[in-house]
Amino acid sequence: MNKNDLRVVKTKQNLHVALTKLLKIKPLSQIKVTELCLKAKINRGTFYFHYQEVGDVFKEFFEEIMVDLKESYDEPYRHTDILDVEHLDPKTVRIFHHIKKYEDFYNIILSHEVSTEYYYMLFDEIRKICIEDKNAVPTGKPNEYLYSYSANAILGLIIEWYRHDFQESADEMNVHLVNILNRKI
Amino acid sequence: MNKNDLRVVKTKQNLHVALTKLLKIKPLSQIKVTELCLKAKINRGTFYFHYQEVGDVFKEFFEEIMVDLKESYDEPYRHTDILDVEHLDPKTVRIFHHIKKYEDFYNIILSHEVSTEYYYMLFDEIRKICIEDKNAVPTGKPNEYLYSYSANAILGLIIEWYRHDFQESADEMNVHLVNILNRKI
DNA sequence: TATTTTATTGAACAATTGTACAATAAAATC
DNA sequence: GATTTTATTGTACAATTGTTCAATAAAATA
Repeated sequence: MNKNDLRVVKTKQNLHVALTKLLKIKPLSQIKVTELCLKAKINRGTFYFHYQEVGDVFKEFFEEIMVDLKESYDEPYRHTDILDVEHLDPKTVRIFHHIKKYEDFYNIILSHEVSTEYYYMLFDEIRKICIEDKNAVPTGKPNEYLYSYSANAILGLIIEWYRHDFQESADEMNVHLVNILNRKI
Repeated sequence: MNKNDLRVVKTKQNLHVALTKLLKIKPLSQIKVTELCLKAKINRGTFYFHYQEVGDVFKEFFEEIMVDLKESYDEPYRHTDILDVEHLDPKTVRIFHHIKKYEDFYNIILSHEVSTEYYYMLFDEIRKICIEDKNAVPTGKPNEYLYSYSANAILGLIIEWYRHDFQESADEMNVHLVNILNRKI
């Protein structure tokens, strides 16, 4: 199976478009393989040639979003006008803007009925950022546990945000984070 | 449907026993309804009268474990011999002993192929503990975000522990937590 | 352009799912 | 113990899943 073969590219593209359309109507867990293939106008056999379940197509999407998250940390940051970032590397707090940008996707990823796989993908990505961005994490000699602690703590904020239907702005979320980090534990 | 009806009790008991047996052979995601009913010697129709999917039976299990977690916080704590708990309420760190006790279950809950539902059940339970146990959380006026931050941070440690195949002892995990909490962020 | 490679198709298949319902058996209630 | 209630069973059914395979069509390569 050659990923660059035009036929493969077309098939995947069709599935991506079809899935996006279906996700606007119904939750991921309710989308059947048959249904997706019908909408994408590809054969069910072709689907099983590339994937195992509908979630795998969604996972491909999410991998692209994870690339965006990663890449967004290489650009200069332009949201420093509101925050007191004295004790905080601005890079850290860009996560919330990214989440807001892909709000629709994170509503799926954080919903109850999906596999934990997506959560772990997000966790690993944020964890990597914590490792690279030393200021995102308490000082002192770091270890595996500290990184997982810090990364998942931020994810805790995101879960709470999700439960508030992402009503707060990304900048307000930054304020929450700064407030928490400025306490002495 | 009367939960106390002996027939119901028997049916559920049979399903519980059957699921426990099957979980020793294969992951939760691979256990079919048909298979479970065959093992439990109950009719498939009966299954669908009580549940929607195999995961629902597992969820019943997990609810019992959540009760144990909750209850364990009402008993006196007996593991204070190793730790310096000067800056830490001993209650907080009892979570790791509970996890170790039900290691087999948490291996399932934290695995990649299951629904996030179980993760959220655990999150909510630890979050409640954080609310009740003020010392588990940084000082200052608390809010929803702080509790979610703290609860999920502890879950971050548990995820890391899970990825280490729970090799560390519960007391060693307590040391990790104390080390992290004693830093100034 | 001709040839080779291979992704896609369509069709068939058994297995599983999810639902429905009347008949039955087991428990609760009197 | 007799009656009522209802959980369970067996059966049937359509829909979906997951797999297989030869035929085909589309792309890559020479």
